[in-house]
Amino acid sequence: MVTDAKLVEERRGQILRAAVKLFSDKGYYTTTISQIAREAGVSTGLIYQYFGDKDDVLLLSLKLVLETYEKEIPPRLEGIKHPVERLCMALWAYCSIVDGLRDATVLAYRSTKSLRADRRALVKQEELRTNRLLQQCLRDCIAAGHMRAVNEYLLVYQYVHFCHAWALKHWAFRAKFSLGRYVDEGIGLLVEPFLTAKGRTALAAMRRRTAHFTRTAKPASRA
Amino acid sequence: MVTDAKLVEERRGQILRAAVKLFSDKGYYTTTISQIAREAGVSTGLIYQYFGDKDDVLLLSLKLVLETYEKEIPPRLEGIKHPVERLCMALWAYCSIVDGLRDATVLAYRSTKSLRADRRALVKQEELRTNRLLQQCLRDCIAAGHMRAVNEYLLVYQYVHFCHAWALKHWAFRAKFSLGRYVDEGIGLLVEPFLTAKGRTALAAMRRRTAHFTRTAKPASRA
Amino acid sequence: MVTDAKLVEERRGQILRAAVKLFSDKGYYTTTISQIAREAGVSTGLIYQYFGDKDDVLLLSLKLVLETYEKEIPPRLEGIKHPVERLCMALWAYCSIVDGLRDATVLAYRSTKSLRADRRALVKQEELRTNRLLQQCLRDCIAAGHMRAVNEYLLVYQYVHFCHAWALKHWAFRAKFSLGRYVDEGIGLLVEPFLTAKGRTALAAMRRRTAHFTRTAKPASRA
Amino acid sequence: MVTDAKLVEERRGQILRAAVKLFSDKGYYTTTISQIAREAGVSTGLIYQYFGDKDDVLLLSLKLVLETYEKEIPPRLEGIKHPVERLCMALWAYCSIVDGLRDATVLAYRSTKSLRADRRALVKQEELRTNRLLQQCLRDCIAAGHMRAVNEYLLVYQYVHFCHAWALKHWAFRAKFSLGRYVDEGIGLLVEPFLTAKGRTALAAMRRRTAHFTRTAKPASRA
DNA sequence: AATGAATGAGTGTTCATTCAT
DNA sequence: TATGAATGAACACTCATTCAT
Repeated sequence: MVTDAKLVEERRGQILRAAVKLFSDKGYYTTTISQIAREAGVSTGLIYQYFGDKDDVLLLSLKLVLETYEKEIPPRLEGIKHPVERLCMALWAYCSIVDGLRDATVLAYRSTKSLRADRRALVKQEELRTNRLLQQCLRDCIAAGHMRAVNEYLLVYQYVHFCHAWALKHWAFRAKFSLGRYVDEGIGLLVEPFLTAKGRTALAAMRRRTAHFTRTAKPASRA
Repeated sequence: MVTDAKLVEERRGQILRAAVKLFSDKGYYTTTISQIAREAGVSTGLIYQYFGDKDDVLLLSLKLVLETYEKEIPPRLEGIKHPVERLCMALWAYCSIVDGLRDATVLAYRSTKSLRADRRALVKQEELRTNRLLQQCLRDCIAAGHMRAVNEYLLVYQYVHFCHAWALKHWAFRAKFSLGRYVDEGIGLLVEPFLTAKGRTALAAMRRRTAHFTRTAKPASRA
Repeated sequence: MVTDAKLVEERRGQILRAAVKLFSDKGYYTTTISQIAREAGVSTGLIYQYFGDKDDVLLLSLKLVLETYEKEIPPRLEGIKHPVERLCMALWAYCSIVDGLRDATVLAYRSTKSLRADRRALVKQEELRTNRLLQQCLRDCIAAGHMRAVNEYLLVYQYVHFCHAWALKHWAFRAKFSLGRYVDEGIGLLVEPFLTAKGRTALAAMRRRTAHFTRTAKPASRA
Repeated sequence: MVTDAKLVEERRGQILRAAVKLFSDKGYYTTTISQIAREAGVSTGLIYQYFGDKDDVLLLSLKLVLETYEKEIPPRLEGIKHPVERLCMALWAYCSIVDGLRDATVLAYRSTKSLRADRRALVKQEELRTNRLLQQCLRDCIAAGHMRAVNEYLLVYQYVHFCHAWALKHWAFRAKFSLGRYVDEGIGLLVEPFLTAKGRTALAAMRRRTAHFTRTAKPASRA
């Protein structure tokens, strides 16, 4: 095994980028180690110096995707103070990150069960962490009186689902909505109905400013 | 291959039941034909007399699941007149069918992409048919003035997602909700906010009668 | 097993005709029992009531072809007296029978070795019997002083080879010769050089009469 | 798959030698890949790193045999000037190469049709190339006035057939002739009759020198 | 006598993993 | 550290053969 920590980091990244791409395109079982090696520009043998086995490559691929969600949302919220605005921006950010990682998102959905049971648990942990970002935004809205009390737990799952759906059902949605429209409509269904009068005012103000997300659209960098 | 139509029906059912079970448990690629044969109590060769190849077994497994949705919802709505009640009952029926086919539902999510492209299209067709059942219920509510105008298309997808989520996130939900509670809360988030005064009255009346779905619960027969 | 002798004869013929056709087209190993059954219009099970196994079907297929040679040549020589003419006519008859059974002839060449060793011997016996027909014609020519002494044994093999070649190398010959021309040229190479003056006169006379086989051409009935 | 050209050459040779042996002994369809692997002393997987599929192994086996003919005849003619002598020596060389590759020759006859159509064409090309070697010898005899005009095309086929027959009918010939005698008699039947007076003198001279091929006999190395 | 559904051993082929270099 | 040739277990699929009806 390799000891130089920096090299490990670099090689793993190199291999994982190739793996995520291929796993996303063709699925876990139809992607071979040698295809990953070729895509990454290394030999098959090398992969086994940085990963335990193929299953391990998948685990770290999934973690890479989930970590991207977790890391890229907070920067997009920086500087935004109003809870309603933060919630909406979080949804927008999540959806646009999903849009940039569409195939990888589908991968996360499809392939978690391909992992060995113990490793699957790790991935679920990661998933929950992203959910908590949205949960906090939702809580802040309620705490500040912008939203009435709702089943937070379940609504957060609807939010997450809504964001993932953009990737999962892209074949159906792409004909109907732009990403901006999609988020806007989602807010209309999953945020607006629960807002108090105060919250609605804030949402309207924000909408006036941001032109309904259509202009701020910026594709997330592909993993 | 085999000509006797009745026998074909029987054997296909026998093999598909085994396939759905195993595919659901362990996924498409990790299930072998000989495991399916053993589970179904037949020889490996026999499977190829009733299916073209392994991919074909998956296709028909998925169709079997999707057809179950499509066939079992309408009977549950029979005799129910009020549009709001019909919508709620459809959600409840869908969720409880999903509950009975929990693994199979996860299978449908994970394995569609394992199909060859042309067969995948067939499965998507089937999916859309079930969606239309819910869509009609939703439209009737709006048309009868029980619900305000909403983005039907997107809300239906939220409904579908909500029902599937019971299977997909069962590991997380089971600790928090009974199925009845889950549906109840879902109605609170995805139906109630859009109801008009008239619609809310109807929902309240129904809730009083059905004790929030907890008593009418009846497990769907496993496929 | 079936006892009625007449039925056995009929069914065997029916199945063998199908087998020869398919074996000739596609070879022994790529032809399946169920294809033979379909072609013959019977069930797969029935074949095993009239043949021991697939190998047995091949044995009798080959015998059928070889017997056709053996049976169809003599009638074509009936009434012909002159030894040189008989020899030429035998070559002509053999070639035209081969022409009618072109695929089957190739089968006999290719598939003898597919037989189990003991059965192969039977087929070789059959082959020798046909050779003897030609051998006798050759001997008569020599005995009557129409041909000088030659290595009979080897020349007969050349004759046989020459006739089979029409089937084996048909892809090359068809562009160059009609069947009649082919036989004519063969006689020029393999008969004429060994004729005595007396024999040459007879050959010339025959050629004048028969217009070099071009007019008497009559396709052999396909097995 | 494998990149090192020298290794490819070596491994292919190693596998093909095993394949030719087994295909010759038992035929294409009854030889399994794993038998070839065992005979070659490699694993089954390795074969697929050097050949596309089993059919491809057969193709290259046949090419190997046919190329042996094509390569080994010319060196045996080196230094021989007289056209009649060259022709006889070519027949002798061809027959003795066939003798060394007896099983492989039978293989070439039996198994060409087992190839896929497009590959079969390649093999036929190769066959024609060898024929051309003999054709040239024959032409030179005629051009130099050692042989009268004959149907070159057909006579060449008789020559080829004659040489192959030593392998194909070895079971019958071995009891009657040594290889040398066989060639001698063949020359008597297929060369001598067409020689002019001049040509006959040359043949007689050669025969006196070479003692009818019996002493120069040297077995070709088995592939 | 005839059927054809059922069997299961056997085959070609793939691919994760190892290891000598 | 990196390579890629080599391995061999595992799988999808076929088909000769059997046997209950």
